[in-house]
Amino acid sequence: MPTKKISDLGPLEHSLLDILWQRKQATAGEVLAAYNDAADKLLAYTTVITLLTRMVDKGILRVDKGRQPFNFTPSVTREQLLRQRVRDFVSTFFDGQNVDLALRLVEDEPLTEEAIQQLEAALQKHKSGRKQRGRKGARKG
Amino acid sequence: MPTKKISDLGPLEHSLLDILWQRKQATAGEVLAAYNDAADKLLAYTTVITLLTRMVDKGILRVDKGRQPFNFTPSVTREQLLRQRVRDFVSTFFDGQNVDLALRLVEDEPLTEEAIQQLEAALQKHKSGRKQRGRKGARKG
DNA sequence: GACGTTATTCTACAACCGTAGTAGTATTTT
DNA sequence: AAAATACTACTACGGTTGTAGAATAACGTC
Repeated sequence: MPTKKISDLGPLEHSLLDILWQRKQATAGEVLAAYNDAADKLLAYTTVITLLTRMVDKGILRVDKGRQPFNFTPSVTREQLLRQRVRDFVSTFFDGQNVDLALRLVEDEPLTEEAIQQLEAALQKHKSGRKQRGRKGARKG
Repeated sequence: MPTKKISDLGPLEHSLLDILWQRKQATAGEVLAAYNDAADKLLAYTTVITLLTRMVDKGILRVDKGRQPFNFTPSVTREQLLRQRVRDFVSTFFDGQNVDLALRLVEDEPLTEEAIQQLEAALQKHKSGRKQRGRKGARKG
């Protein structure tokens, strides 16, 4: 049985999971290769196995021992975990207020034209959605 | 000397820091009281002292040993740390793209009318800022 | 200035994470 | 089937964080 919250991962665990998401499934060797290929810090084969196995224990990965080398697959989608992570983050640092983080992100750095448009579109969609649903109390005053 | 990155805190450490930010400075006893007051899990006095002392070692807190009980103050503003945290988060989970997180936040949950307006205002400000800076001849002398 | 109270320091420990070696098991090659 | 190779399981260890007890030091009071 899984022991902990799905979003409870160390940074390295997360990196490996990322690799697994990218290729849907992989062996320890493949994960190692992918990791070492991109990172400056090289890991040992056994390190990867240890990490992978721990993640299986946590319920984050599934392992197919049908034949060797074993095959690992994420048992959680990137989307699920990301959602959880964002929720946790906002909850921890912004008292659960999505807006506060969003505002900060928007205000903080320069955005590309495209980014602005995307955000405006998203807001627009919100407004129309609200109008639809919100008929009864839509007016104040 | 500080040993680590300022944003490197465990969740409990963060909670205590939060209390310190709220009241600018406090003794261990005050921090303990504030914490136990709000949380379901009660801490021991010595636990708080340990945490506080560690944070001093990390350079996150400063301690005034002028008289007992000692007085602790954050040596980092909430703003500084929050900024760092957000940067790290976006960097880890959104490849450094602020927009991607912002978009997700906006699309995700229902927003209040007010929130939408705030976001729109922020975007608006961006656009005018861009126009200013982007005008030909808008160089400074 | 001895006593009780309050605060601090030191020490400890378990869980978790990054890290990896060693030993044993399976697979492939000859 | 023996040898070489590849893979896995087990074990270990240092650092960090949450947790706190024991020992010690400081302080106020009588």
